[in-house]
Amino acid sequence: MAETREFLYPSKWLTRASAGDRVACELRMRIIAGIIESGTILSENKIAADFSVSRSPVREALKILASENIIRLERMGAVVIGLTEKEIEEIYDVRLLIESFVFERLVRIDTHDLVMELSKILEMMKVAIRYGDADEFSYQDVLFHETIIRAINHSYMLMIWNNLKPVMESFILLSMRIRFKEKYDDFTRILENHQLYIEAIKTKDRALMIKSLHQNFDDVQGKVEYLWMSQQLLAKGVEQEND
Amino acid sequence: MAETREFLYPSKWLTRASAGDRVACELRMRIIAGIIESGTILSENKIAADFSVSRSPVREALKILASENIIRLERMGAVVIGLTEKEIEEIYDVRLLIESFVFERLVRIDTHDLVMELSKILEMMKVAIRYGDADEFSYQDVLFHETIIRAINHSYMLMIWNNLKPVMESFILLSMRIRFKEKYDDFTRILENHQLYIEAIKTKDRALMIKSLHQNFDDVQGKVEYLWMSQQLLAKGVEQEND
DNA sequence: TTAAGTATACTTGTATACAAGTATTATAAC
DNA sequence: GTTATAATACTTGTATACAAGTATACTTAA
Repeated sequence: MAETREFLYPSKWLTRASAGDRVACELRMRIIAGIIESGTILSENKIAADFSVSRSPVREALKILASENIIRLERMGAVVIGLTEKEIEEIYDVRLLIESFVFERLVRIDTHDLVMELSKILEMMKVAIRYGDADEFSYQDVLFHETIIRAINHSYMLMIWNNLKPVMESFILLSMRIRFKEKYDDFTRILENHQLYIEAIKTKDRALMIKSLHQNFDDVQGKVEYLWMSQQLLAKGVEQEND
Repeated sequence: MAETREFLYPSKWLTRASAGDRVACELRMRIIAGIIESGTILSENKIAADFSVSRSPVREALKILASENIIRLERMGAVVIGLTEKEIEEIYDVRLLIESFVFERLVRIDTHDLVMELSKILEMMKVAIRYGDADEFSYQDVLFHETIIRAINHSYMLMIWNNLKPVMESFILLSMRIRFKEKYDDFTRILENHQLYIEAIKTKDRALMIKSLHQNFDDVQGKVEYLWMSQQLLAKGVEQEND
């Protein structure tokens, strides 16, 4: 049987999380992984039954997912939007916009502590790779970019990031899990990109930053295909399970 | 007695709105108007009692306000953040970022319909001024910018806008109400700016767009002082009421 | 008077109940 | 067979109840 798991979202990231958050995280993963196809109409009652919780946390979860633009709350039922190639490109438009803005601020402040912090995270990423831990690697990858954004102390940029983060995280998780199996070599390049990014921040080299930013994103664009692979794999797994 | 109203948020904008939305809109107005001071700790039960609703819609409202960054949900109680000068500048950072991005897309597409739509909204704004309707003017002002953003069909830019919009709207409402009384002349300049903006979109003149964008924002920066006036006025009103 | 423990009055998160509204289906009339 | 009407099985939004946790205040012992 193909590898299938009860829950796609790492359960150890959910300690101290409310039932609403759990439902939101898991639904998000299933939607982005394509297990729940776009166009599907979600019913509060059905989800509540599926997850063995009451409607209260489910309502909360649906509100969260609606604010992330992966479902649309209508008068009756929530319609799944999901992530198409278009949405993924749009997310990277936003990331590029934010991170460019952030860099413009970074060149004007002391980045010593930030560079230290980023180096630490990069080391963590290396360890995660050595131990084949795709989830941990994804976590550190997301944390890397969040740390940069937090450094400029801009609450509304952080707000945008917080809105984008859950979807990003799910997307990265899914694609990294595939790549750890299929394209292990990719990670040397990913690490180099991040090293370059740190270098750009350290030297406040705008050109280098733009270069590494785009390399990072071009690389990530490649991830889209891994999301499709992920969706296909998971779809097969579900089929076999239904036999 | 100074002019005080039971609700700051226009009630006619709340037809068909849920109790949760009503509470969110009103709390938002009170926070931004400074009636509820930053640092205040909000209690679900107390708010529920104040608005004569149950905790369910209040919880919903607090979640919304938290996602807008004007309150912070903590383990016990929600702490009011509010809008300081810093936050207002940050909001305009984001708007500048978004609208610049949007314009870059607009120059590449047919904007005929958009220009028509914007002209219509501008006419509406003029009518609102003639009839001294600050709320209607604010509504059209917000709609003007939303219409521009919607034109490029970018769901994640729209997502950011949707996150920003409620706070913007409240802020504009409060400052326009003051300006309608104190600085009626301002509006000819505001209208000119919007006309310039339309012109920039029509001719796809990047330089003109940047100019009108900045004029608009510089003008809006001036609004900050009107927010303080608004806060002072309302504070006085409350004091007198408490006598 | 101070320190530690205990009671109490809050808090949040979840479950459940219910009213009001909306699609869908079945039934009746033509 | 088609259309209009009524019954039904859903839906959402709100109220309420309760369990579990947390801060505050109050006791009690030193």
